[in-house]
This record gives sequence, structure tokens and C-alpha cells, in this order.
Amino acid sequence: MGPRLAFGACASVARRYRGHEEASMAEYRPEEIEKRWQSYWEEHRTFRTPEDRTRPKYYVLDMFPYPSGAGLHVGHPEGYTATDILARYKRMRGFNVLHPMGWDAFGLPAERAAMREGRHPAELTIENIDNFRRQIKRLGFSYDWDRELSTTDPSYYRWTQWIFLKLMERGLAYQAEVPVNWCPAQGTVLANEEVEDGRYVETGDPVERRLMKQWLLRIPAYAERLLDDLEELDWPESIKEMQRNWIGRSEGALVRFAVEDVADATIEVFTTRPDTLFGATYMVLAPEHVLVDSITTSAQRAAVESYRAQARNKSDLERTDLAKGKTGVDTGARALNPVTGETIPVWVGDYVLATYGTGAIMAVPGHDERDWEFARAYDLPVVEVISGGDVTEAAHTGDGELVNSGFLDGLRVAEAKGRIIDWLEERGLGERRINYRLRDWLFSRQRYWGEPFPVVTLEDGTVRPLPEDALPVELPHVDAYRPTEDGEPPLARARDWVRTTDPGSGAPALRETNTMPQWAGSCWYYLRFIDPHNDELAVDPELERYWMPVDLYVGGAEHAVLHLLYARFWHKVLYDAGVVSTKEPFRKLYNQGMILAFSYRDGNGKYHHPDNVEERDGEWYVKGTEERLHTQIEKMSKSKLNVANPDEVIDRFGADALRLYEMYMGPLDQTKPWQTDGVRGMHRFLARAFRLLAAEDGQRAARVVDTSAPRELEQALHRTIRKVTDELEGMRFNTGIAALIELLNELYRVEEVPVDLARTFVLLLSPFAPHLAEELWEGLGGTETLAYEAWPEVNERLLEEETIELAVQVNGRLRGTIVVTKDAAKDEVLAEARTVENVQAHLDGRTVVKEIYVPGRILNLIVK
RNA sequence: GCCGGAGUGGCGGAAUGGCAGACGCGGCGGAUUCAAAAUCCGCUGUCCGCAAGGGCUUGUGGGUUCGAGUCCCACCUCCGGUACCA
Repeated sequence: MGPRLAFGACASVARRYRGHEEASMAEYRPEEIEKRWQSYWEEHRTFRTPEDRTRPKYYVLDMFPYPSGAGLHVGHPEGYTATDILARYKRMRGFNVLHPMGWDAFGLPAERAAMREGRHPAELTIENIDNFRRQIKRLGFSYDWDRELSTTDPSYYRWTQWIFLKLMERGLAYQAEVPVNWCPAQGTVLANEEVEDGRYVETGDPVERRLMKQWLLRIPAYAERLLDDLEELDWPESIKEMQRNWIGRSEGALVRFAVEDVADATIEVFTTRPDTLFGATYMVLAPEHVLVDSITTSAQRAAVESYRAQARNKSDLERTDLAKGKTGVDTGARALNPVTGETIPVWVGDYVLATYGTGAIMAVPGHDERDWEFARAYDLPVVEVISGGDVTEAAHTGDGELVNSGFLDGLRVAEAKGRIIDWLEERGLGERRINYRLRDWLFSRQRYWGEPFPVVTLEDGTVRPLPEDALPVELPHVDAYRPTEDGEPPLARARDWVRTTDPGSGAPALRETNTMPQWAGSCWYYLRFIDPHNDELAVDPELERYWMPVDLYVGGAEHAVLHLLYARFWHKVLYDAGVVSTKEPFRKLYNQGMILAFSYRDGNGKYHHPDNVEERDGEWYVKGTEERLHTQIEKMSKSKLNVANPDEVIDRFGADALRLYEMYMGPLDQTKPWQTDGVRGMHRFLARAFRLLAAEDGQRAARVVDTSAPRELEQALHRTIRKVTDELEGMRFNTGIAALIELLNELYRVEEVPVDLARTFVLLLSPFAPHLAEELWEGLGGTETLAYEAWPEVNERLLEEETIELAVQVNGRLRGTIVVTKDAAKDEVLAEARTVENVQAHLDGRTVVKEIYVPGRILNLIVK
């Protein structure tokens, strides 16, 4: 909030210049300007990444998009604009900037479209990429298009396969029979996200669990490092926290319970509360637990079997969703509590997850809410072992003194934990254990449109990795993208491709018909951008050492866990393998907020297009009718008729206006609603800048003259340089733009715009609205692109000498303002303040008991 | 339930503990125009007042401070994530 300066603004000046403008009124035509400069940049290869490595580097990366058939929506350019602004700013600051774009193009939508249309997914993918590229280029982003890559390109996925071999070499990839979501109606396997309530979300077809041989990656082997290394990252705390929760480290103990009358049967449980072992009055196994069969008594077998069958047919979601009541069946088996020596019943219950811990628990109903609920339902005994609650009323999960616990009695929970673990370890009944929620990563998909696995299986079942020189294993052509009739993945249709020989021994072998998940390609693309055309290596080590890590990575928060965790995992494996030099790939992460939009719905729930509604007295109506509408802010979607399309916005207002609006809407990381009128405002600002500085003939406006700026104007300029620079560094683009608008408003108030000042303004504007800036720069005498011009420097001395309006308060209430220098002495300020009539009035007849003066901030006089 | 984040004009939003509402949108008035659009100038939180000026105002209630949108405590609402994790 600087002082408002008046540079002799008056109507007569405005009138005089209006006359002049009419004579050579320059009209802002973004479509011409933008086309022209986009061609210029392309022809001159303006944004090619520099080869030299003597300057500091800045690697700024967008999460590359999946090129969907729907094309770009206005959410995409939000993050892309932010990174582009920074890329342009950093170039002007003398950095070598790496700013690439590519395509995460494997994936299900293209495959499904291929099935529907009977075309090859590659063909559809190329079309979609072409469309995305066209749309992205229209926004004038300064990507180095020589480095464009697609995960679907064999020259790219060759190295994805190569990294898989590294994972195998290091024992991190293995095959196992695991349950998958099989949809018989679709004849395909579905991802977990596609299944809800046991049905395929798109068609409602039932989904069942099926055991299939899958590839898995041992990501938990890196759990500790993935957790610890989060500390050093400049990431949003919320994302770090989500990753911590996902990894789910918990400390506790593994405890072994012998089963009565069943030789060799030992039930292992993981517990974070070994201190409550004396209160373990029963046990529960997950329905899938391997011991269920062998320990169930014949009397209970039928009941247990039917319970297990029921559980099997429920999806994970259904099982966990039914939080209302817990169910289970007694197996009839009895286990021995290792510390009390008492026999306790062993139940089966689906509130115990097969996939967490050991798939079995010791139940301590007195001190665990879930166990308490189960015990209550089946009338199982509850024993209090921690005092401080009433276990007949509810589980007491807090701290307290141990009771009914033999040698632990009198201890607090923390001490008791240590003591009991020591006791268990001495007797070989258990041990200290750190458990992770993070599970092995299911890494295969029964799909066509993904990376083939670089392995073959010999007749005896041994799986052999292919040698490096056999890469890439390219996707074969198949006659259809459906699974085979007997449920094999689509690749099984390529019989001749599947039947091959082991390159090592020449023995007959079969290729893998699963493909990798979509996450694979995005796990390392940031490395390939560094050296995208290298045929010998995934990435040249010298280049890698120069460019890594990524200095800034911008994308949506929806990738908070999976993509970002998987990529970190691969990166650490590559680090161990000596392929990369940094422990972490992304130094700074930033999540752009979601862009929502207003939608309009009538009483029947039918949506109306924003072009077809109008506001009257604060209420919304269908245009020209009395039909009242309900408006709300929602995610953009076709069905809600509230999608903003970047192509249309650019057609109407230009790319620079769209870029500006995307940034001006609010803080980058916030969720915010789209309002097309806001784009109009930005267009207006750009047109004003154009009219002020440019003439119709492509030269500068007559009002721009070779003169030096008056002091106050010079100060206003440097204030703006300071502000815009600070806001860019802090990624506060909205307020940076506001500062530019303010400066332009000041310039409209003066008769003459000094040409040097105009040039500086254009440089400040250029990262935000590069097309217009280039056009103006040329008109102001520039002979080539301004992309590598030096960023304006602040003249600090000029700012220090600025005078400001200082607020004068009496008893904390504003009574006037005085104009003083920033660091004016107290005496001077006090004297000046007393001359203000309104201040005087409030001091009159009272005594000043305290004078609070904060230079440059405030003067507060306390009176009695 | 738990973990994040946010509540400020008609709307989007701005404010290192120091003039709340920058900037933009919208609205109102004026200039220009045959007219409209566009453009330019001005006004625009709210209440009282002819005015000068004053009161009130950042989800609610308390507190700290000369001074609180900002810090502390309690609560309410909304958004995002996550959930039988033993």
C-alpha cells in the first residue's frame, strides 16, 4: 500500500491525448501478436536448453499430462503457466533453464477407446498428443520442444524396461499369486479405483476377486529411507504428512502364540501395545489367514467355511465399509497366552485385515475399541490391565498404571512396553518389531497399452530377465485389445510374439503377457528430459549431475502419494545402482489448487449453460424467463455444463489474457472458481498496456519519449520492480500482477512515459504475458527476443528516500495521516502530527501519556 | 473419527502485529457517440451526518497487546485427504 501519487492527472491531459490516440489508435489484437511471436520463438529456437554448464542451472518441471481425448481443460494451464513464468524469469536472471514437456501416454482410456473404435491405441494416442501439443503451444509456453518425449515411444520405454531389470537384479521385483479385481462381463482386470461396492464404476458390472500371477515390487524395503528423507525436502507439509501416513510406520512387537493340540501351529501377531498382553483374552485371524484351515476344529469347520466364503465375495470396500457391526466365527481352536498361560479362543473375523501386519491379532478388548466392540458382540471376556478407565463401559486406550499384569503391575504404559518385549525376547516368544502399512507394489496389469516386461519364462517355470541388448521389447500387434476367451491378457493374442526363445540358452520360452502399470513411465521421465535422445544410456551421468535434482516440480495434489512415492522409490533404487547422484528427485514441490466453476441448476436438477443464464437482483434465472436457478461452485464437468475450454478462451481474449487470469485468480495453491469475466479484466489490462506504449505502425506510441522520469515516477517503478521480483520468488503471482496493473495505472496519469521506464515495465511484464511483451519490446527498439534480457535491478537508495503517508492514531484510532520520510525522527513526526487538525482535536484537553512511534509504520499517541 | 487447509465487501481476492478491503470483476455517475459497444475520468464495506466528522465491521465467544484479519484458548461451518492399520 504505497502512497497514492498524483502526477498532474487531470481531465485536460486525458482529453489532449485522446485526440492523439484517435489519430493513430493502436488496437490490441492478441491473435496476430501471439501467432507472430510463437513462430518467432519456434524459428529461432529461442527456448532450446543451453549446452554450456558454466552457469547456475534451474530445472523446472510440470507433471506431464495424460493426453486424453477430451483435450486440455483450464486446470492444465494453471500449473504450466506458473512454471513458465518462473522459467522465463530465471532465464532473465542468468540461469540455464531446463523446462521440458512430454506425455504420460500409456493407459486405459486409450485402450478402451481402441476397443470401441477398433483402432490401434497408438494411433489414438498420437492424435491426442497432437491435439494436446497444439493446445499447449497456443499458450506460448517456453518449453524446449526438442526434448519432448512420450512414455509410449519404444526409445523411451526401452529404458523403463531397463530400470525394471535393475529392480530385478536388486531383488526388488518378484512374481506371486495375488488377488485381483476381475470383471467377467468386461473380461478384464480392473484397478482398485475402478471398483466400488463390488461393481465396475462405469457399467455397474459385478467384480470378483481372482488369484492371478502378478509382478510385485518390494517398495517396503525402502520404507525407512522414503520416510526419513522427507525431512530434507521443500514440499508442502500436508503432502509429506500424507506420505508418512501412507508409509505408516509403527513400532511394537511381534508375539507368538502357540495353538493348543495343533503341533507346529504358531500364530504370530503384530501389536503396538505389547504392554496389554495380560489382557489378551482371545485372538482373531483374518479370513484369508493360512492357519485357519489347519486349526479349525471339525465342530466349527462348516461355520468357518461359510463365513470365509462370504468374506471372499466382499470387496475390500464392502468389508471395511461395514463399520457398523463386527462379525466373526469361533474356529474352536485355543491358543495359549504366553504370559498368563491361559487358553484363549481363536476366532476368524473380517475386521482383521489379511494385508496388514501378520493378518492376525491378539485381542485386548479392555484397551482397544475394535476388540471391545467384538467382545461385546460375542460375549467374550474383558480384562482390565491399564487402570484409569471403566472397561465395562468402553475400551480404555489411554495411559495409566498397569494392573492384573503380574510383573508389569504398577508400571506406566511406556515402561511396560519395554519390559514385556525384553521378557518375550528372553524366552524366544516374540521380539521388537517395526511394521509398515506400505505394502508391496502390485506392478502388473492385464492390459495391452503398457510397457511389456523384459523377461521370458522357460518351460520349467524359471523367469529369465532379458539381456540389455534385447531391449526394447516392443508391443506386438494384436487383432483385438480384449482379453482372450480364456481370460488371458490381450498380449496373449500375439501368439508368435509370446512364443520365443531365451536369448541366453536358446531354449524355448514364453514372453510375459502382463504389462506395466501407468505409473511406470512417470517414475523416471524427469531423468530422461535431461538427455532425451541418448541411445546408449538412460541418462548421461555428467548431464545428470549438472541438472539434478529438479528444482521445482509443480502439479496437482492428487498425486500426493502414489506417483510421488513411486518416483522417489525408483529414484532411490537408481541412486543405489549409481545411475543418479541425488538421493531425492524433486527438491521443491508445489501443488496448484483445483479450478472449480459455477454451475446453474433448475428445480428439476437440470443444469443450464452459463451463457444461458442471467442475474437479476442477486438471483439467477434462465435468460429471459422467470425460471429461478440454484447456483453452486463445483468441479468442472461436461454434465454440469460448466467446463471452460482454453481454446475458446484464447479465441476470445488471447493466450496472454488467459495466462494472466490463471495466475490472477488467487494464490496458486488454492482451490478457486473460474469466472470468465475475470479474463476480460486481464484482456483489458493488456489492451491498456498496448495502447499506452504502441502505435499502429508497430513503433512506440508518441507519448513514449526520450526523457528521464520524474523522481516520484522513478520511485513507483522501483517499488514495482521490488514487488514483482519478491512475488515471483515467492510464487505469489496474483499480487505480482496487481503491482504491474498499479504501475500501468500510474503511467496513465502522466503526460509522457519515459522510454527507459516503458522498457523496464515491459521486461517485468514479459514472464506473465510474453507475446505482448515481445511485441512492445520490439516497438520500443528491441531487435531480438527479450527472453534473455537482464531482469531489472532495484535501485534501493531511491526506495529508501521515498516519502510515505504515516498513519497517526490517538488511543489506537486513526485520526489522520502525515507525509514523512520512511525513517523520519520521532521529534519531527510528533511535531508534524500535532499540526493535523483532527489529531489536535482529539488531543485537546488531555495529556499524552505515551508516544508509540514505529518508523515507517505508525504513530500512536495514548492520551488520558 | 483422525490428519491437513480455509472462513475478510455483491463476487475473486489483498494486507513482515501497525491506515482492513490493494488489484480485478460487477455496479453507479460523468465524458465521448446519432446510438450502442469499446474507451477515458470519478465514486463504490456499512450505518449516522448537509458537511466536517464519527460509529460499526475480517465465522462465533473469550484472552494477550498501546494496537489483532494476523498471536493464544474454546467453539461453529466449509473444502481436501484418510479410515477396523492392531
